[in-house]
Amino acid sequence: MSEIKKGPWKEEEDQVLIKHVKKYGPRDWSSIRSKGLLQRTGKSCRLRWVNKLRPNLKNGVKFSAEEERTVIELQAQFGNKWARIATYMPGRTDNDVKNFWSSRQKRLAKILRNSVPQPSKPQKNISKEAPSLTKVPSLEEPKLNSSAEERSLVVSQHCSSSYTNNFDTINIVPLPELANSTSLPFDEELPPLEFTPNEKRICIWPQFPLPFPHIPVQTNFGQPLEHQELPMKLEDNDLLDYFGQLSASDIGGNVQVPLAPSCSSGQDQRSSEIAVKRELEYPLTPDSFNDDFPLDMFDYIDPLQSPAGW
DNA sequence: AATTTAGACAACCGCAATACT
DNA sequence: AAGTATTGCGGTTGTCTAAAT
Repeated sequence: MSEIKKGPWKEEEDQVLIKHVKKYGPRDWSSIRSKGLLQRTGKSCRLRWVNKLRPNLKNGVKFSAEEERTVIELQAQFGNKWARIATYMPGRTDNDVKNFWSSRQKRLAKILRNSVPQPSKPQKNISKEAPSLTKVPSLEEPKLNSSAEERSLVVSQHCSSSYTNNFDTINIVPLPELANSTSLPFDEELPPLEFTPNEKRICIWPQFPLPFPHIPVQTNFGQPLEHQELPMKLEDNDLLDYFGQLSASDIGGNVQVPLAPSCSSGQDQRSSEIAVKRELEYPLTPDSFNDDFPLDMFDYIDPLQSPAGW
């Protein structure tokens, strides 16, 4: 038996594969090798076809702002079901979506890392240290007043993603499970979100480990928000913009798409898909996540106390 | 100009589901 | 019904290239 070839595909191999698909359709992948046409596994052939050779693929085309918004919303809806998400995105494969999301997460992580003030340096300086997920920066508790900026800062330190639709007021849902964490372990599986359909609520959830300790959110009244909701006016567009979501000005007052449980099944799931599809038919203006973040976006965070002092 | 770094993309691997015998 | 093959999916790793140092 001849050796199985791996690695990048050559043009000649692509042509053989295309010819095979034209003749037999996109199936019988294993027969390509058994017939001696290619020294590739059936699996490899299928993958090549699905991801690169299939017609109508948007190869080499960057994700548009609209596509970005779609991925973000569908990911919030379905989780890492890339194949499913890809079905909503003509010309995109599950691999495309997966890679896009992965890059986005890395980018976010980097931005958030860089936003942590280094105690020994002026805050404008961006640390060049290798990121350490176990090292918790020395932070002091934020002093909050009623300004939207300060509230948004606290929120942004807790989250990498949010999902929202038509509303005037956001309810921040705190994460009690993480309340006592000083760092978030990489492998920790987070519990599923619970949504109440049609509820006007923004759900904020870390989708990758953040190099921040959990910071008890304080109201003006000095009460921790561990188990209460902080009503928040959506005048702070940036809050959502930073995380690739819709801003208040984009949302307007007429479109309402009910949120559905992220891990629902059966009819609930179908209705949530319908809801997403409906929204996609009447898209809201996206704020492209690719818009560069100002690197000093968190520079004016008040230093926070170290978790030991809490 | 050489080297390093980061981002984007391509491909592989393991596992699960499904189809086929 | 059981075993095997095929297909599909998601996570991970590898490769290439452009930008930064």
